[in-house]
Amino acid sequence: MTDTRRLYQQIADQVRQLMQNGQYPPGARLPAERELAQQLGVSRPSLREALIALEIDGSIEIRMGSGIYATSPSRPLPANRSLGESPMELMQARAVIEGAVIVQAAAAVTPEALSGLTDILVAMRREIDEGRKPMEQDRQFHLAIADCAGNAVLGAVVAQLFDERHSPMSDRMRGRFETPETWRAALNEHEAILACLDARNPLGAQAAMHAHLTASGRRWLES
Amino acid sequence: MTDTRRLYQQIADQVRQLMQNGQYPPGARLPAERELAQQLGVSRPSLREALIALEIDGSIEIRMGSGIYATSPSRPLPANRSLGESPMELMQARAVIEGAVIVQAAAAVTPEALSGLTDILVAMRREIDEGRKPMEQDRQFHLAIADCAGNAVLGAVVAQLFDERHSPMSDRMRGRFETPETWRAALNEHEAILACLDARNPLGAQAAMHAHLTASGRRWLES
DNA sequence: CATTTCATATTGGCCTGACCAGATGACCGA
DNA sequence: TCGGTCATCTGGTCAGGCCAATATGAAATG
Repeated sequence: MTDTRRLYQQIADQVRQLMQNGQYPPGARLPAERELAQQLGVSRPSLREALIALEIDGSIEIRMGSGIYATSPSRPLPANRSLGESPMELMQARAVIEGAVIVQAAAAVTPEALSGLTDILVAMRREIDEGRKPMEQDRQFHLAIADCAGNAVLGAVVAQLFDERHSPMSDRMRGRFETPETWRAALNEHEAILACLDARNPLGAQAAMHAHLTASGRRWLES
Repeated sequence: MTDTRRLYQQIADQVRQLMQNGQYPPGARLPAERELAQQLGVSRPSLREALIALEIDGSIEIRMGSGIYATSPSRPLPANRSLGESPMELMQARAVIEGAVIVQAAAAVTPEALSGLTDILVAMRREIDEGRKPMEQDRQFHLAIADCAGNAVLGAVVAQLFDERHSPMSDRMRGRFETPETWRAALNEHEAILACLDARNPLGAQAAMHAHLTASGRRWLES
């Protein structure tokens, strides 16, 4: 049956399949625009429209002068699920909720959990050093702390708020791209949080989480 | 400062602002591509890239041969979203989150808000006296407190957790129906919360909310 | 031999102009 | 008054061009 979808949607699916079947694993560079358009038998403007769709859904990263890079397969976006319109209120809500959650976590954290958090930060540092964006480790860190609280519902709420902050749509439409410097700052803040958890200091951990989310909000909203 | 974002992102924001400031309300047809491109001083391919982004995020609907139509900014929440399976964890999560939220609310509550909360409890008592279940007033009470915190995202999370606790499925699967006695107990607990808010006592309000949610969890889970 | 600098090639970004296909509205004839 | 036809408007896709950023390699210098 004829595919009645927009051409850019068809091209985007074709490119997604190239990445998902291993031809271009995460981190790999795709062929240049002109070559890819030729391979797929479409025009360059049509390919560019597809690449925009893929950029928005987080499947690729485009670097001018360098190329198009496959990224980790993104989680399917909840269909326009939104907890609110205000990014500032989102960050404030995260501060209130994750600040309360970390107090629970600090009371219940185990040596195994601390070790796991350390591993996440080691992996985060490695990603930054290699010039990549440690988006997954950032998420893991916040969720691992919520897991320490021993409550799956709290974990789900924290994940939901994190994903709201970090949806591909939210990041790219705001045009704010994290840099290695901002990731290093985030890593430092994560290490301060871990130090307080390690010291069994719930109020210190809460203050460090508040400081981290305040700074994160500033990095997100200010250009 | 120069806008370093992609041109399509800038154009998409401009179009979004046209729709949000009432110039093109939901359902209205936007100018044709060629005219819009001319108005915004960009090329048609660049405008089309922006329109793709807007189409993906649901802000517009494109009909070939007919035009570009503004849509409602957000679609309804997906039904039956669940944060987790454990009712005990749900109640604990509510205690953590609503306990943190009420501290914010206590710091910001106004005489008008206190009066509104009183009205809700008056209506709640009337419903109980007439043998009905004050489900709506219960919900209003929790959400009104969250509203006092002045953060729509917190309000959305509190609403979500409340609805999770009180979903028809949740009530029926547990076979637990509230009685006038349990509703009177809930009303007394609500009044204790309001008294602490009235006295500008954040920690007292938090403790009263914890007590209320603990008791509510017991009423819900124990047969 | 290592480092730095510069030129060139490759890359994405944005544009102009053209043609194709679907939808809509006006007009004409029955 | 209604149905059909045609012109015009709309979006869809394409070819080709030029600009700017980045990467790479060669040559020069220390």
